[in-house]
Amino acid sequence: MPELPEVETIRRWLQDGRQGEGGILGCSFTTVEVLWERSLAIPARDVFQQCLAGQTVMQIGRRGKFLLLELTGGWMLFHLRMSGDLRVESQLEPTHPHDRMVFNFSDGRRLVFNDARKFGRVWLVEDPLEITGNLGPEPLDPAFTPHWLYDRLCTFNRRLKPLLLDQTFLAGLGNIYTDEALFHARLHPLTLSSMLSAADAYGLWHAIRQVLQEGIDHHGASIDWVYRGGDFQNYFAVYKQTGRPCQNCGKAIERLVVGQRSTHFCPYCQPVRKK
DNA sequence: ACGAGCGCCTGTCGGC
DNA sequence: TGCCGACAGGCGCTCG
Repeated sequence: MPELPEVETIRRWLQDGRQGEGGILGCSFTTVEVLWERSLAIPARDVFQQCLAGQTVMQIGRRGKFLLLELTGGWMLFHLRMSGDLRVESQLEPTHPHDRMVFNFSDGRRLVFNDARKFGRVWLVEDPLEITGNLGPEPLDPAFTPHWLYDRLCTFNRRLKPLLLDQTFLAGLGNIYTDEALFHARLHPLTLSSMLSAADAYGLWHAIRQVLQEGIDHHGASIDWVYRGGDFQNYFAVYKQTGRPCQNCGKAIERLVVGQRSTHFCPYCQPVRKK
């Protein structure tokens, strides 16, 4: 579900807090409840609960769509997948439907992992690279350059949409931001990566960073019942805009299915590139 | 190398 | 009203 901007938004409020509520830096775990067994990837439940007790949250990071909590001895990783969410609240609050894990803190608050569709996962590991080691670069990192992108696009002969969704190619893009980035770069989602010119690659590089930064600036997108306060959904150019006029040319936005994913684009502004 | 299909899950929405 | 299929922000797996 959440893509890079949504995960980054959650990371920031876990770190800094929001609406007068403090973040969770420096908080120590007392007990942990695992309400849905399969939400826990590794280790086994009893080891997980024993290891976490007494540990303190030192740093909160993000790698692609993974949320990383650095603890006194180890790392806890969250992947929210389609419907996962995290909230911080008093232990006196009533629990919600679909709460899958509850992490109680010694200060009377708790961190709750809620996940209706049960696709999300939690890991407790010594080294986060065990889980995130095969991810591609961070799109907002200086190491992600137009030259790197052009080089890698030429290496493959894949359709742009599935390639950009491939987390080992680039970490953090999901269905929404991929469609938005391709629109702003004026590239058709079915264009083969090896067909792009250096100028195309530069435009794509810029569009990817722009849509992700705008998403973060808007605190992510809130869709359907997964509401986190972000409002980037009001600024979608193509995602879920099928039939509505393109903001550039006025022609109707179209939808097609690529790699079993809903894909939205302007057929006029995003022609397939041929060499 | 690459892509299609499927499994994992629950909830919502539109059509009949 | 009730049922039923399509669809949903993701990803790992097998198979061809």
